[in-house]
Amino acid sequence: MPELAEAEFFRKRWHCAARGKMIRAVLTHDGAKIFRGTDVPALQRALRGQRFAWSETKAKQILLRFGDHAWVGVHLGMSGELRAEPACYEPRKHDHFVLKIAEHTLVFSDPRMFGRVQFHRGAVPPPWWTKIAPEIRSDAFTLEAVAAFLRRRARAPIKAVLLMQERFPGIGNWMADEILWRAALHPRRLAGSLTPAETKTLWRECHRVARLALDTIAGKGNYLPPDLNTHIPRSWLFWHRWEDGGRCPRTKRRLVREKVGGRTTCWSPARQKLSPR
DNA sequence: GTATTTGTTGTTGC
DNA sequence: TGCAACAACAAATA
Repeated sequence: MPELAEAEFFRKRWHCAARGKMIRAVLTHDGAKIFRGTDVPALQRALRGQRFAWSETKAKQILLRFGDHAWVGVHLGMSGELRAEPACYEPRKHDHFVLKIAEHTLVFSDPRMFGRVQFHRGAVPPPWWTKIAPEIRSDAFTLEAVAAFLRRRARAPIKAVLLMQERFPGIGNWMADEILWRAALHPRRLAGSLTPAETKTLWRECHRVARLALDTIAGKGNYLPPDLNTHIPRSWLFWHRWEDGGRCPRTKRRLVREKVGGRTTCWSPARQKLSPR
């Protein structure tokens, strides 16, 4: 499931349950695809006996620091999740990366294994972390940068462009649909066809949806909602995009679902027109 | 058996 | 070269 807000929600779970605690054991599934390119024995040696010092989320990715020099990157892929189970929890089939502390069992579970765990030793965060594009909620995510990117991707549908992590880090399928719906832009509009006013609206809704998604899904400040998605309002497209016969929360007209840019896309034809207005 | 999935990457072809 | 489209990855679910 994880887009930027879900990644932050899962990070907080581990963070709230285990920050400052000592890692007593590191359990891994040998050869699991999530460890592709990672030296798993080195990872285990580096974490055992260290404290879970600190963590942060950037886009869809999570960075954890153990002790002063051990960094672990987690990408949740399509089906990954982080949980804090009781100390006595026995890892199951899809629990590929498990950390034991005195009070809890920290679990990274991922049935489809599109997710990833990376490891790095050093005084500063690794290149694969620092090279992630500037966050949507940062000053670096400017209208000008978005406009320039749309010009470069002029012949691709705007839906496909919103999924490109190099410029829209953390946006995934449902957030892209939510943004386009709020901006009243048809997902098949070519990126190069947007007027300056439409581009500005798109940019603004990227900011708003990123902020709203983080606040409602991951909670504000140190608050962690008990369950994923429990606070998402019915007024979002989110709840209606998979319903058969679903209706647009604003126009009350039927929603449409079709593949755009290789992904199933939901929009409100009454609100999102193909021809510029 | 078929088709679907909130993601990313490598290949192909224009 | 740059960009766009698509298959592949894996496993569960309808």
